[in-house]
Amino acid sequence: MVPLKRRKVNCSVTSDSSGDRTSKFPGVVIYLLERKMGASRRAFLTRLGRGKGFNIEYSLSCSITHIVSENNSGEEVRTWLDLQTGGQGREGGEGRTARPGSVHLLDIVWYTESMHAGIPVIILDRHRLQEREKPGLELAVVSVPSYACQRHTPLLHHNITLTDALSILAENAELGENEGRGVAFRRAAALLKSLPQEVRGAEQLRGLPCLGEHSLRVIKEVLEDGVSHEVETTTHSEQFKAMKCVFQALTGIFGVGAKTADRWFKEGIHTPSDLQRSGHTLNRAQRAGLQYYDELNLPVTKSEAVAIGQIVERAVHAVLPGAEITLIGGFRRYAEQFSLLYAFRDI
DNA sequence: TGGCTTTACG
DNA sequence: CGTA
DNA sequence: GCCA
Repeated sequence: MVPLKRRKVNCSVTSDSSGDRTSKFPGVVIYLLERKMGASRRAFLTRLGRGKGFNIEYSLSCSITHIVSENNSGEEVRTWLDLQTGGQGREGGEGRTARPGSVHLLDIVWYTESMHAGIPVIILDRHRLQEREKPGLELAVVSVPSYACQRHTPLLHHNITLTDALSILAENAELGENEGRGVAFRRAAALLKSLPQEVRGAEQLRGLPCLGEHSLRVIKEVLEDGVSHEVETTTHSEQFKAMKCVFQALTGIFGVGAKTADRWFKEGIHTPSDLQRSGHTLNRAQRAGLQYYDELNLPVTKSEAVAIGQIVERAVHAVLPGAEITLIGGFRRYAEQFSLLYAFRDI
């Protein structure tokens, strides 16, 4: 059962392991975990600590009392530690090489605070690496696939209030010609749409991609107060309301996109009627778009789709008798709105 | 600090 | 620059 | 704004 060769942690070294340095704090032997910290930062922090009289070891031994790490979870450090001690840490009993139970797994915060104080500060909960992120009870910490293409983005999801808030900020950024910001808020909203459940606390979202300081702040506010101050301000801003309204009206004209709408808005053209009066030179698509503005903004119903399909079918049969025409497309996009796609297959 | 989904076509 |  |  027990492997013959097992990596061992050297337990023979004790007081001499720190060389000539004298420790001002004999009960505290620190090991700085290089993983994710980096060698140069570790060296820097070691020099800093030793300069202040701390005993800092460079190799793992059973004399270590404090393991300090940066950007690692408790689980990660525990796994790493088990690997170093040949799995003995999981066996329990008195044979534990590194005595995991007695070693403090600490965050770099404890170290920096101790450096600042000049002595090892009392270990508080916030200094410890949490080995179990709130087991079972309380709030489940959600996780998402790292690739966006692996995530679902359903129309109906579990965090409508949050995505509504973020979408307002996205819209505002886009209207202010800040496309990048808009993309960021849209991505944050899309991530929330992919979650399998309703989010109850912003803590559940720690570490998720696309959610930075700003988005998390907004989410937190909405969860706690029902609204976000920034979102409320934006929603009721006259500037925002006007821009949104004009943008909608102008891009609603077939042949008019964001660029043209922005240009016209600056020229004082705010409605299709303004456009009519202005005598602007329009391209072919825009002329049609203006002429049939109302009709083109009506959804295409299924009965219309079917009717048009029949017309197409008759025309096709005149050329290719026996051809099979199938109406396909985005039938599930929105109620009573249809995309028209006709697939032709060789016969 | 740059880049932000991608392609095809009018 | 517009549509999809 | 978020990320590499």
